[in-house]
Amino acid sequence: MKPNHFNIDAPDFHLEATLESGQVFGFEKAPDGAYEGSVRGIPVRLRQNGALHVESPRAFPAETVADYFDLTRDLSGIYALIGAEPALRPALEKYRGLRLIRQDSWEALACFIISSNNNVKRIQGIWKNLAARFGGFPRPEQIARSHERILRELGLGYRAPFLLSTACFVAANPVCLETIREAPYAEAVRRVIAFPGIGPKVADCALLYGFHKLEAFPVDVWILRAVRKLYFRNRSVSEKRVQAFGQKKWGANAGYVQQYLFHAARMDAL
DNA sequence: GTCCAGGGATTCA
DNA sequence: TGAATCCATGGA
Repeated sequence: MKPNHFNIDAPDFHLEATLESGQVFGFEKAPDGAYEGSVRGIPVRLRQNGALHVESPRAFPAETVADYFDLTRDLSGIYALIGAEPALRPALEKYRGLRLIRQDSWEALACFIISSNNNVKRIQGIWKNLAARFGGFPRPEQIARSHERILRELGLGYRAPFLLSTACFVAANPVCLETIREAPYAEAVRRVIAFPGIGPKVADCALLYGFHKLEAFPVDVWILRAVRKLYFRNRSVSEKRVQAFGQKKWGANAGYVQQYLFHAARMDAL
């Protein structure tokens, strides 16, 4: 993994927090500390020591990586938003530079169908099984040509038919991903939620990570607990109310605040 | 053995 | 609309 290697200047970037905050599942930390995975289908090895160091067996432009990690976005407004909350300042100090990745739309859609009632470790395992079986994370056509039994063998459990049905639809209607990307948030939610195995939470994850709709505010068990603790005196609150709360409070950047909240909650930093 | 995990679909009031 | 239940799987 070395023919092509280069550095990217990334002063306001936290590679570890970005890759370990549960937004992407195809990266693995090597014994030497480098993260191994793929960016837009290209195998990479990433390391951060000052600059972001990239290794790959293939030659490709540095802009691909910069775009993937959304490195040109100015985060100062988001930092102000998070810093305005005293309870969130520790999270900001620890994880400043955590960025939302511009993932492949299909991969995000598929991964978060797999994520339901599951944990990050297992989702990573299933991602690995799929990539090993199909030679890289499978495109919708590859899954459509596959079979529910295969997906179950790879560990998807009851989610296997959900992913299969969604893959069949996307393979038959490839334009639907573009339509979702171009639609405003509310309409995009309606379209994504129509797929089997996708409810409000998975829809928000897919739209946030795969379609870069930053107003999405996914509410999973961690976010539910954190928001209840910080803003509802630990009272019992529904996911629906917490979702509405987050979107109203943090508006167009709710998804970014959510990412810091989620990572800090899981790292026990709240 | 029980509980939990980046929930959703179904059923029933 | 809203609460209860089931769903595969593996780690704690």
